[in-house]
Amino acid sequence: MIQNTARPRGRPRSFDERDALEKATQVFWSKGYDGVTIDDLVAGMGVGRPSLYAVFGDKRAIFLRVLRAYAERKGASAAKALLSPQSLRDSIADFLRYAVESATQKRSARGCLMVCVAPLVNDAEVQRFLQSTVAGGAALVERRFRDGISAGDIPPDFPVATRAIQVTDLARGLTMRAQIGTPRRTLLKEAEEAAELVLLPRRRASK
Amino acid sequence: MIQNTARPRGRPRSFDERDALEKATQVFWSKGYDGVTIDDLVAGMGVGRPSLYAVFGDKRAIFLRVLRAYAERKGASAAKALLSPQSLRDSIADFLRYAVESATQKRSARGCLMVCVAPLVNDAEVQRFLQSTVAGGAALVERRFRDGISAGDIPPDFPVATRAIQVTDLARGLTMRAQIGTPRRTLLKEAEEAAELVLLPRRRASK
DNA sequence: CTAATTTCGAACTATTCAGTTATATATTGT
DNA sequence: ACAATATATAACTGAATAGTTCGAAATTAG
Repeated sequence: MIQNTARPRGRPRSFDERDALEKATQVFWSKGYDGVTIDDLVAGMGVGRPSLYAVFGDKRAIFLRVLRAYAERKGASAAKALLSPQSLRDSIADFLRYAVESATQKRSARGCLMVCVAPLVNDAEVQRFLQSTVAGGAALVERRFRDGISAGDIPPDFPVATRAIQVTDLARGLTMRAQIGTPRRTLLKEAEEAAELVLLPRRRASK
Repeated sequence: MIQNTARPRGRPRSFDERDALEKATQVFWSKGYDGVTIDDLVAGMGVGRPSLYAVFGDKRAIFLRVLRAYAERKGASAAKALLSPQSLRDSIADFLRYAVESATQKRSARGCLMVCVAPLVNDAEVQRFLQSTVAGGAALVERRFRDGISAGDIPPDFPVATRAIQVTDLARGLTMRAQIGTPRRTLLKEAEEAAELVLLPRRRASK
């Protein structure tokens, strides 16, 4: 019962669709969007040109699929870091540390597809997708802050929405500096300092 | 005495070098680096192809000149916002507001050359330049914080270096969201909230 | 084994682009 | 006016690129 869908009729494909998309991610990551040619994708994905067009479409379509798959993976990891059972402070610090770690792991592909590559793509659909992803990230952090209020880790008047946006902005700042070569160790330290910053209680209304 | 340098010999140029570079800035800003062709620059700068190569060099050379001029202008504006005589809080808020305003002024060229375009350029010299610019920005903010300590606006143990980096990271986060279309009004509000955040006093060592 | 179906590999086409060259034009110096 | 110099205009060249076409290869259905 391992193949409930009968094998299709003609010659079988010589590539795996998911695997090819994964490889395409690396290609876009290391060369940017405009810098990638179809030949780069053909070489990097291990898919012949005609098959590539037939199965995936043109460069823009491939990039959109890559971006969606990437966002899903990254979002899941971020959610895991954020929502696993631990102190609020560790959650936020993990979230920021994860951003740094994933942005510094490969020398040939620093940064983040969604932070460093996609914003430059001049395409309405890509832009819409980014907006919703950015909003989704902030919403996730905000939820964690609210749980923190329930647990008594932060005061009930903690500005959850504002601080959530600030967390994601700080993450983007760290990611961008990862891209231009700031070393991981430095950024990890700063990630912890950022977590400390956003957990500071609001200033008491004085004067 | 308006031309102490005698007019050069041959046919006079039909373009102004500074002006052409300014136009080139717009071209790179709106199309990214890889997205720009020499023809784009010829059209946008109002300089014929051979003159363009003779006077400015190739695309990379033009971009480097554009980037340096842009960084100088922007750095001067940022320094002005930051170091003009006003309260520390207004200084930091102005710095962040300026980042937002300059990143949202043109529909066709949102974001910032140094935040949104240059990091993607795969070039060692560009990267070095960015690193020094990033460091310079943080140093400027740090200096302002130190002045704030002298003036008694913030406590002497205020972590000036850490907070300075955080200010610039937040500015980059705001700029990036400007690029993907977050409205100016929203970002200006968040700039003020960010200024408030980074001025919060350090948590008293408890526990 | 044969026909039908799907993919693969390689070559092809039209376009775009970077950088150069050739010729015409505008200006200074004498 | 004429030589010398520097820029402008337009056309050229070779390379890279996107997308397509066509025959060969691999597989299933009967």
